[in-house]
Amino acid sequence: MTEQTERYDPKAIEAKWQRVWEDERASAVANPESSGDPTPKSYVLEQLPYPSGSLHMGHMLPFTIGDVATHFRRRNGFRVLHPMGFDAFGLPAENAAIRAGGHPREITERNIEAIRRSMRRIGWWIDWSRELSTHEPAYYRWQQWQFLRFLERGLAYRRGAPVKWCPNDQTVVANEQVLADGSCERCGTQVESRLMEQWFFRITDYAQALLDDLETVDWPESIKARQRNWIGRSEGAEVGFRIAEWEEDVPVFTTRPDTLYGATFFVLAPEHELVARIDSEEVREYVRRAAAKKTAERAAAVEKTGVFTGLHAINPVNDERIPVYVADYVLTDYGTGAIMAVPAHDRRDFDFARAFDLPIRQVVKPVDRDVDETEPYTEHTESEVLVNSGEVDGLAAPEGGRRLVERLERDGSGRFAVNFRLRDWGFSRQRYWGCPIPVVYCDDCGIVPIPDRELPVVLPEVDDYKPRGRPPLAQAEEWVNVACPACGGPARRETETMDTFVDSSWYFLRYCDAENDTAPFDRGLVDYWNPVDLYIGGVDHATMHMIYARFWVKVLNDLGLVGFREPFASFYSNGWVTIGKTKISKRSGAFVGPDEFVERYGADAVRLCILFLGPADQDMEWTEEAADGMARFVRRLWRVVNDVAEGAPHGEPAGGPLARKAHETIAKATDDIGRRFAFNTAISAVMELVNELSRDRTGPDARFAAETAVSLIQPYAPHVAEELWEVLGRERLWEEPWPAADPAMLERETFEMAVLVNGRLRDRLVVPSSISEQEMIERALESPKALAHIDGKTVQQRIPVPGKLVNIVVV
RNA sequence: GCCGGGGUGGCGGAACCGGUCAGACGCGCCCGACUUAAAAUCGGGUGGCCCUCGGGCCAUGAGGGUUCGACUCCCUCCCCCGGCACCA
Repeated sequence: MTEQTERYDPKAIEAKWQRVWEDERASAVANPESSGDPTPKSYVLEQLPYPSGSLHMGHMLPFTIGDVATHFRRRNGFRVLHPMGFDAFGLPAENAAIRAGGHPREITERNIEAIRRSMRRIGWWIDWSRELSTHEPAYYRWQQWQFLRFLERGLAYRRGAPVKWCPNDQTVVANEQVLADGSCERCGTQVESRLMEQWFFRITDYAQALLDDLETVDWPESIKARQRNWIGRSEGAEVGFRIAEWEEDVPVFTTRPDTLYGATFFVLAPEHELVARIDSEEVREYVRRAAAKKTAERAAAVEKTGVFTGLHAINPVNDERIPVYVADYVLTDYGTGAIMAVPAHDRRDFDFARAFDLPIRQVVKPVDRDVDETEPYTEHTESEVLVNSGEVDGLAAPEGGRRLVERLERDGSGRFAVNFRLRDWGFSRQRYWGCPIPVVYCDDCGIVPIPDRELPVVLPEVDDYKPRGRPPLAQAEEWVNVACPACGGPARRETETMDTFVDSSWYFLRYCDAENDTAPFDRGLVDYWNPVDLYIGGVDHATMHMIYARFWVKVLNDLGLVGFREPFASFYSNGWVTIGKTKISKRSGAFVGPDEFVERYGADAVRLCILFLGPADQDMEWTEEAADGMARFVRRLWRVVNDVAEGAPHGEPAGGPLARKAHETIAKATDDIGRRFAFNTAISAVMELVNELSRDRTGPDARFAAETAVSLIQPYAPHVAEELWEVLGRERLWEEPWPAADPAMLERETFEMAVLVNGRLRDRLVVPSSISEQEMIERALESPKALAHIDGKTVQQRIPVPGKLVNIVVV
């Protein structure tokens, strides 16, 4: 390091370039001028951040990954959309307002301010001109508009449904406000299940499409698996059992129609609509007790409980009368809420039968042996045959099942059926801080949509955000009482608001046309940018948000509003960064976040560090040692490049080992970023190059190697890269195309050939790349070190691997 | 129970299609240089065991197998993390 070289000052450098880029509006991306624009596009997006207090370490990884991808794609000639916005509605701000006073809007907007400032300070390449926040009327106006389209199609509807009710707060609480033990997040009271009118989106209509189209997206298998789990498709049959005493059919869903002859009793869920009509004090008492139980308690129950109803059901395959029970091991919201019980072949039915001393009739057995009848036998393959099953006796179980359903279809008492675990999306919240649902209730007309021209229905001011048995919006009397848009008579506005998952189901569309005030977006623009080419975020949103958004887009596609059916063509699931417990907590007390690290190490070092910690799709721990190490690398890079700038000659590189190394590094880094998303190894490749460069700072290839290192590190550390680019006498690195490796420079005239004897390395020889396989073997057999291990033995095989090795097999 | 992902030095992790001593890069640690000293920086070392200093042997959760060759493929088992779950 020479005396003239300035000390590396990240703060000054980062501020300098951030100003330059801002002045030039460098990170803004224009929509294409015409549809014929040949520039390829790429849409890079991280999941919409929720503006809690300030930026935290959890944000660092996804946004930095997205940022590297943005720079990389940009410099590879893509028109890259990389926007930002905020998931501004939601409970935390509302709860903070209740707790500490203030308006949720003020709290939220203050947080957004702080986060935006932190994001700018880190230097993420974001098109801020498209910024949105979901709480702005300009945004939610179009959400209300879309809701009305759903409503017209019957895809949004209202019905009674069980909800979580907190008896202390006198309010419905969101599922996410209920802790694992069934208590209210805020007051600790056990929540109850209540039947209330709720708004739903008919997502179950799309269950099959949501499942099928997973095949068309490039997502990690684990995420797809979670969605498949969540959707929970199962094939079977729906079979009607007649209640003998009432002459009324009750359908059940079963995946095992082959066991129909084994049904020895019938069970209704306590919430089944039939149960309420049974005139029995014993049954009523059981239903009351079941309702009082927490869901978790019901699921965890070891002993089966239930009560006989006095009714009997008739099995349609054999007209057998079987007793009907009510038992809470049957769930009300799966299948039909009623089951045929086959204790011989179902663990739960078996347990119930044992407890209530009910008959157990085996109908399925392995072809070649008898089974232990003290346990339920649940196999169901071609090597199981049916017994005690009338006309299907002796058939393979699946085949027999098919025959039985076919017969029931002819009789009209059953059919093949597919059942899903997925349920309709209940999206109404009895809370204040959310998007108003644009309908009114009219005594004469019922539910009436607010006309499009009157949108947005703006969230009114209220004095008290705390729900007191009715949604907070109900307090805004003047706002609530309106004339019915249909008949002009008195009507009341909907006082519930939308789940914030609605807000995040279409924000990526709005970015494409963020200023539009005549429509949610222009179809041409959304069709240009979408689907998102790289969506980045955490696994925690793998089911809820990522299913809802997929559903939303499918509906919009059916409505002709967008021309695609999947929002996220590829998804990268980032790991979570935790902060190590070593020295950090000791030194700096309670909260340590990105701001503090940026202050201490500079944004570039923090960005590099976060990606160098390990593979970006794994969890990792931020430690002070790691950050120190990365700060050291950046300083080293700074020194070495400055030395090169002063001491190395200009002009064409000489093509020596350093130039070769530079080309190899280009190839490696390009592949690592572009194809593998292995950011950690791309950085280590550049480190290797810098290590070599530091040993030869003034040679003929040094300048080329330095330029290469700086150019390759730019997506990670854009500020110092830009400054060093200037030090090297060049300008505007951010506009520089991504370097390309010269294939000729990747080829070597010689290579180091390994000589293995029985698979063990014995020698290494430098041989010409053009060497033939025969020559490779000859050279290997000349190696004294190899011969020492061959001596006295018989050579059995000689295996040459071109460009790599020769393996001599001896015995 | 079903489904998904993992197990490599003191630590984070490399090794991409089965092919050159497995352990890149970094952290930590050790030795040395510079310094009155420290920091910073620079150079060297760093899986284990043995060694006549040439090298040899062992080693990627455990055990088998396929192969000329296995961290990589197959089988069995153990352990860890995550999702779904009285889902009929």
